[in-house]
Amino acid sequence: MEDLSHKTIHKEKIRTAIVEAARQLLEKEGWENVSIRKIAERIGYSLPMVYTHFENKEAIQKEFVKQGFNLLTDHIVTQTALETEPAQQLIALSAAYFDFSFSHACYYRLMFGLGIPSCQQVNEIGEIKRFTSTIFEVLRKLVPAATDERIFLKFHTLWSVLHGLASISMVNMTGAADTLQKQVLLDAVKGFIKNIND
Amino acid sequence: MEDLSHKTIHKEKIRTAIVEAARQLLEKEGWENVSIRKIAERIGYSLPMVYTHFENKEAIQKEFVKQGFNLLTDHIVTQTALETEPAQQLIALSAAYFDFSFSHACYYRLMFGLGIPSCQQVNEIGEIKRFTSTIFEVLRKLVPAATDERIFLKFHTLWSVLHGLASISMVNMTGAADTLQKQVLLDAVKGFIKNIND
DNA sequence: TAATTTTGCTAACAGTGTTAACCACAACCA
DNA sequence: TGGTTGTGGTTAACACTGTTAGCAAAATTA
Repeated sequence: MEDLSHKTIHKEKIRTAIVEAARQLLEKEGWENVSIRKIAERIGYSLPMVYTHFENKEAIQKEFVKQGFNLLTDHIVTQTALETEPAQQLIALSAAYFDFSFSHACYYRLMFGLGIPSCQQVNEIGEIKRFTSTIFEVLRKLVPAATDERIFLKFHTLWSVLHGLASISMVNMTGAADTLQKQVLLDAVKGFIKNIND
Repeated sequence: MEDLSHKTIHKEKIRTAIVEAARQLLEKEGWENVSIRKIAERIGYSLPMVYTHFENKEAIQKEFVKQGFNLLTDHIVTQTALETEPAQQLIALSAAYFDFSFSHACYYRLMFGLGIPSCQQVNEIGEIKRFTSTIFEVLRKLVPAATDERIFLKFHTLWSVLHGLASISMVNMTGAADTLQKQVLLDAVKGFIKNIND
């Protein structure tokens, strides 16, 4: 039993080493330049060792999607908690989302990369549900009387606005447009709040 | 002279054959499954022939980004022209944008694929300018008194909303959520219009 | 000690983007 | 006409990629 524990601990160590190596590569050169060989070299094992811990490269990506959503949700939770007024909370939430998309751009790209078949994955990843229900709660406080269906609609709209702004900003990166982007963010979110009851 | 014309015509023929072959592959299997070898095979020439017409694979992608923006802008222009009232034009514009993102999903993915380094490209592609100024004009009619700077802000916001909705819909593709998505679109755009003067 | 499982490796397959070296053929010049 | 120069097009290779089959050595069990 104790021995088995040793084994599993060792296994777990390698697994986290793989993830850590992949994370370093991801942040240094982007996902398209992360290769199984580079990971193997970095953890000091041979290539197939990686495959004993992850079925394929997509499985590693999935790991980062999970991590990413957890990081994002955590960030949103802490930032939202700093405000008390629901509308202000929503603004804080939006700012946090936007913030994350920049400070963890490589995560964000992986989470929403349209080129990658995230389509199927999404429905089966619990971490995303935590994210959505976090936003749900904030919206619920803002419109307590609304039906779930309505809140879902509003949630969908808000997420679209936030993601759209984040990704357009990423593509359009003129570098100095920081203040403009924050203006756009405020503009959009305030519009959203103003219209929350229609 | 005539001979030279023949030559250039031949060259042009091959070039368009390459683009057409790539387009077929793109729509059948997605960009990640488009390979230079497959293109070469499809046009009946050897592999390096492709490289005499396109510097690398990214150059072919760029071609599609241009094509995509032209298709999108054309679609927007024709759909917008069907309305006379500015606010209705904006709604038609938005619907057209959303429509395009679905009917030409593979183009759209290529145009905004975050995983691909579109970042640098954007600033040097004239086709995008046509797109932005088309939207500008519609917004201009809606708020004739506004400054260019303000319209730019509003344009940015609108684009974010549209792109966000389009890409979230793509990732979240439950298949049947079509009516919901159109609701979200209307919800967001109407909110946008309502707030256009703030 | 002998048998067996586990652990990790080397080597290969099939595919990718990209490029260097070459070949045959047409056009030009002597 | 014979030799040279360009050019359209090729084959073959390089350096990668994800992924897997097969094998050797080490550790565990009987």
